[in-house]
Amino acid sequence: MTILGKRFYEQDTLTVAKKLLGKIFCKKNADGTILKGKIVETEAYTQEEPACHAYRGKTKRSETLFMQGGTLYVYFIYGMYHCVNVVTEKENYGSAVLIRAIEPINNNFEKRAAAGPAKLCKIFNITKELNKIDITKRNSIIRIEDNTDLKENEIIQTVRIGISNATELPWRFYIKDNQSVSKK
DNA sequence: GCTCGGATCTAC
DNA sequence: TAGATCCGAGCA
Repeated sequence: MTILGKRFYEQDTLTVAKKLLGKIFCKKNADGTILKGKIVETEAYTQEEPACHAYRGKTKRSETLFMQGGTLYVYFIYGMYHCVNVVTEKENYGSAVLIRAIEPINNNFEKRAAAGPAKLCKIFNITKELNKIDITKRNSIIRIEDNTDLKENEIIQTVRIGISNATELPWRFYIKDNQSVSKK
């Protein structure tokens, strides 16, 4: 199984967001077991629009977004939740893809238990300690395995959720008729 | 320094 | 539809 590398993440953010659908998200736990799931929903964020944490330039929080493609960006929100992103494009360009929902493989976790950005962080036990790790390395705690691209007619493209700026941009992607997306 | 709102989720 | 809960970013 091929692990997605720098070349993949360095592509245009919208391309990465779309192509991540159907790919296999993998997390190595402390006990050596590996938890996997299929990515079924994503959102793109770039420094050129105000919903992105990189919009106002580099800060202590947003600096991760300016790192090289294939870096993990984890942030804490609403006083109790975490969200995971994968940094895209070239170093010093602030952009990433938010992973919004993951589907279980072989019923390895409850259906819809990872149907939402904070829920999947809970299931995969992702916290700020994993912020800035390089996920293109074979021994990385988090990796994403390649999988065949979906057909255009299997993908729904629409507006992003839960933001108050740039709400008109259709930068959310999810797999059509999927039972594990956060919202239709 | 201090305040405000947030890429959410669950339950009332 | 509101409340939990806290930290970063901008200064309301």
